[in-house]
Amino acid sequence: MAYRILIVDDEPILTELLSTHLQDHGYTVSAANSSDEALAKLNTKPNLILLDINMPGMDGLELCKVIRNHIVCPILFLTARITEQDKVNGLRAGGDDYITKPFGLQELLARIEAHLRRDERNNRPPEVVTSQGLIINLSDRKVFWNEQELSFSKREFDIIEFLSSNPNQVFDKERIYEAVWGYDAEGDSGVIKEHIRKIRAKLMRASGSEYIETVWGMGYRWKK
Amino acid sequence: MAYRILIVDDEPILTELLSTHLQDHGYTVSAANSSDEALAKLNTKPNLILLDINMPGMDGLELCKVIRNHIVCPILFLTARITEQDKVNGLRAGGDDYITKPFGLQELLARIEAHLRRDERNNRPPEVVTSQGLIINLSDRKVFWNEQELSFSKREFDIIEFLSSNPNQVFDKERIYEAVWGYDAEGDSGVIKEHIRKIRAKLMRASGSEYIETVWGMGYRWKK
DNA sequence: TTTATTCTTGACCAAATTTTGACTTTCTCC
DNA sequence: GGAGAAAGTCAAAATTTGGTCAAGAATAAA
Repeated sequence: MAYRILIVDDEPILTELLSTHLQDHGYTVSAANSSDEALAKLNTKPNLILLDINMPGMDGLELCKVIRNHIVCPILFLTARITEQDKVNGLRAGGDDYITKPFGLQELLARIEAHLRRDERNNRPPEVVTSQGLIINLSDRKVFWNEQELSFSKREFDIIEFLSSNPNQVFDKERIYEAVWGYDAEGDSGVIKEHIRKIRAKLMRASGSEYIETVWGMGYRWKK
Repeated sequence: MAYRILIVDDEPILTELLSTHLQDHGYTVSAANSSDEALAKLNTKPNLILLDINMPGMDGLELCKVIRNHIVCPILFLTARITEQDKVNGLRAGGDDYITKPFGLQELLARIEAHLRRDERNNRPPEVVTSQGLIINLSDRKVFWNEQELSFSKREFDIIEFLSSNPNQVFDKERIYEAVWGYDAEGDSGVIKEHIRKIRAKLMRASGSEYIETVWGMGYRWKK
């Protein structure tokens, strides 16, 4: 899974340069040349943000505070300033690290990696599950097959989410019902059959392959 | 290994009755007639807890939340209440199932068994039994002979699972039937013969060797 | 409200599995 | 060796299960 990095700097040349460099190293990058643009691009749910402090209008410190109200991820400041006071300000604002310009690309990569790794350790299940060209974004509940978004209803996505988060494991219908519908699976588990059918049809039409396998007498399994 | 069950109810008559009943069915039972007593008895590390909701002092729901901070095991509520709200409350509190009083002992046993079984299945690490080139993946329920996957039906796999998990031990047909079909399952043990035959045929065709040995007059044994 | 979408149900069919019963073979003990 | 019990074989019947479809509820959207 490619990590998403958001770069915010008012120097288009710099963002351009960094973007390609980071992309070369496997990251998915979005760039913003102003605070407003940055806020607009928060919906890409970056895993890490590189933030310039010196910017016209709302500066990096302010922006950092605002961002913190929206999402949780490492924020690294890019800055020419190096005073102690700056560091304090930055960390108070919610930043995680400082990188002073000019910086080496090696160092930048190393720091990014370190922060992502730590972030990963600390936390939550992956928000994106991928399998065979299919991308399932659990946090915004979207499914993609090569740029093309596939639309699933709530229940359908719930089932996909449950199964794909536990790949290769077999779950019987009762178990799926319980996991998706919430509690006390008194309901008819025949519903599952129908939803599975719909899901399969949509996935098959788009991708041409089966993702859900039937294990006779046992249930269904998400093939990974 | 006998499963340990903790019963919590403020009616001594009920706990007494349930205790002996469950003990008759092979469980190790501790009983508590108050929440405090229940907490004290958590150190017996029960595999499952039966919890009355209506109790003086800390009630079952409260107790449930507290217990959840200590140990992980299925918690089944025994209750006279049956409203939807109660269910929601109970499940929010961390309960796994509801059994409304008055309940049949058969139902109780069945539910206990189901929960223990599921708990067992979920909590065990991917377990793999191998013998002579054969790989039996219990969690994926798959069997391989040199890269080649052999397909078995549910019952067939259940039998393989039971026998191969207890290699070199002889089990008579009754015993196998009980293990695979369920506790009070009643039926002709002639079925076993047929399933064993099918299993043997599949294993033999793929691997060319016998894994299940007949011990005349005694039963079958998985050769390891 | 009307309208559209999603969710659920029940019926039906087809496929796979499970079980049964009749029959044969094998083993044990006299 | 032969009787009787136990195990093996086979095919057919019975049952379960999963896939499909259409239509009725329920829910959300307009």
